[in-house]
Amino acid sequence: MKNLNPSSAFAKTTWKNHFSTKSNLTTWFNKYLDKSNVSSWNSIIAELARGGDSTEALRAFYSMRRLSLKPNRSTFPCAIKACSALLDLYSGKQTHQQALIFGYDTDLFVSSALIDMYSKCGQLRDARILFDQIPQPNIVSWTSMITGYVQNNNPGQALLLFKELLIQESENDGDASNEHVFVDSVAIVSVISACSRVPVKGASEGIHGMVIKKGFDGDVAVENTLLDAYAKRGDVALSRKMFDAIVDKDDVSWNSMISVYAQNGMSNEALEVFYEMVRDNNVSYNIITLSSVLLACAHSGALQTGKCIHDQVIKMDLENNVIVGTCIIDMYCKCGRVEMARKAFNCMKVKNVRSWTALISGYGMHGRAKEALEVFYEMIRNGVRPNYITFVSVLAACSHAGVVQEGWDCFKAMKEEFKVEPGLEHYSCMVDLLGRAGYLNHAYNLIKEMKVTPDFVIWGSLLAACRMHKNVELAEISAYKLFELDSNNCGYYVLLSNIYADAGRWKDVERMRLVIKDRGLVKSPGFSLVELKGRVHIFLVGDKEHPQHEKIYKHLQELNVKLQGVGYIPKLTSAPYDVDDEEKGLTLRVHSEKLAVVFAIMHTFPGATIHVIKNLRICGDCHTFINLISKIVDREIVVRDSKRFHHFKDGSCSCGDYW
DNA sequence: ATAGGGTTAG
Repeated sequence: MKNLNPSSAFAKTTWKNHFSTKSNLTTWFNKYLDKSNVSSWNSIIAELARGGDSTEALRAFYSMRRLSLKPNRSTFPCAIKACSALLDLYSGKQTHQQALIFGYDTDLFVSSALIDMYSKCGQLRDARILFDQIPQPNIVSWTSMITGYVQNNNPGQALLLFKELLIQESENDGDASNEHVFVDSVAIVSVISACSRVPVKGASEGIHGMVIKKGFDGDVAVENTLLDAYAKRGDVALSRKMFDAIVDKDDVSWNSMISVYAQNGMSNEALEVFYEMVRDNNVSYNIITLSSVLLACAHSGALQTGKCIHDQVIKMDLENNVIVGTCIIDMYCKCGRVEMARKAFNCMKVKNVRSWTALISGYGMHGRAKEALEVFYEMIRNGVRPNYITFVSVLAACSHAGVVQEGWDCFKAMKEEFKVEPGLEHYSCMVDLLGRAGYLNHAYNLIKEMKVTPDFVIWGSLLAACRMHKNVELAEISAYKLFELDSNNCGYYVLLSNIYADAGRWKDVERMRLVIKDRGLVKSPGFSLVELKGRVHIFLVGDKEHPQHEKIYKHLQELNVKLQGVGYIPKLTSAPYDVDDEEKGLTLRVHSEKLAVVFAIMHTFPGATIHVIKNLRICGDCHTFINLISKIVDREIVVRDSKRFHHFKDGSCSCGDYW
């Protein structure tokens, strides 16, 4: 990736991202147009609905009705569309009623709009009843219904309906008269989207074949959907290939590619495409782009870039959008700045359950259970109903801080008061909370009570807790479950081996070592990230690839000497047994977080806070090392590991050594 | 003057 200064990348293009301020058409109308003219009202309603101001469109429709003007066949589709956009089922039903009264409910335009409205509002059955009542549905009717199934998580049914459509089409005999339906590019887009959501191998390839056969492969929306479909199947490389092949890329193409990278954790690639998009003179980025970029920043801990995006959101006057606002909260939390997140949260005019949840989750990952719970209670007092994910965040907060009683109370309240059925994530939080606090049998009993089959996360939490509390018996039970569930994961064998070692059972240690060796299992390599001047640097365990690695090791050595002066003893490994032992040889494989921290010390001003992201959990030795470093170099060091944040300051860590 | 599709958050 090019070494771009994100703020300068923006400076050039700010001007072209002006969002047209919504002129208040109703005011304009009140002044200049003839209120008794239905056509004038129709234009107004259509213009507002198309411009995305559905509230105003609906208001205009109601004003028109108050004047006792008769709406016609052009009025209803727009009014219904506005209800659909607002997910306003109540107004939708009322408008449907009016359409019935005026005899327009069988109109193809009106019925398509109604099918769309009912399915967007989650009333798929009503949508289907309407569809079945249409004597001769056209391609728009079919597509509305197919899309309804896709958007209500029933892609299988969508594909079945598409098959019916194809049969219908094949009976046309090539006669292109009005009564005949032909699959068009809009229908194809909907069907590709269905294919990408259905768990059938080769579904996307199948539809891609049809796209080419029917000649839709030059349509940019079709291409964009295929790009997304391949990414959903997990083939990001193919997705990129599709992207590169689009000649007439539009903003959605760019947004899709950025989103694909962001959602697959490829943050640098996401930013690279974004900067390229910024430089492209034919497209402009929008709120969707910025949301995806913020996600990439959150993922890689790119705080400086994230702040630039936040500035950009403000400049573009988009900070009142609830989605981008939630992205900003999440970005600050995941970049270690939970206070900034709180500030952004407080400024939000519109908050929804996901905004609240983002903040709760943020406090939780920083080990601040008290604040997480306070926000949770405040949310309930505000009448916002917590959902499945909210409770995952609340329970995770409790587990990170070891807050057993409140955690248990919330778990109970979730089931009994809020009627949220506990899922795998909730159980893994509870097992972790109870297990680490020493209530191993309670944790085990909870697992046995589960209605869903416990997964590797749950058994893994129990196994880790068993190590902490030296319970070999329960450790063996958990480990053997894990070997069944995920037999190639080296970590479980290492953990069990360490538990045996703690108990002095050396024969068992040797047995585990042999299993690892015989199966050729390897640990997933650790890596850490540090952002410097808008660029994210990656460090691998024992890194010799980074251009500055020699300087970094030299500086690390100097720091080690200083630390040894205050009593630090570098450990070869923090565990009694480590698979790396055999490959250790002459040089120690330095963990990536040490390299990242040293690199950051070398390249930032004295006193500046250091942020590091690590893909695995931080080990005991690195924890001690960074703790002491924070005192010696007088720096605040923030480390996000795979589980949570550690804020090191003046020789102590926010986790209280409980992690 | 009217209907259906592709990209965004916890």
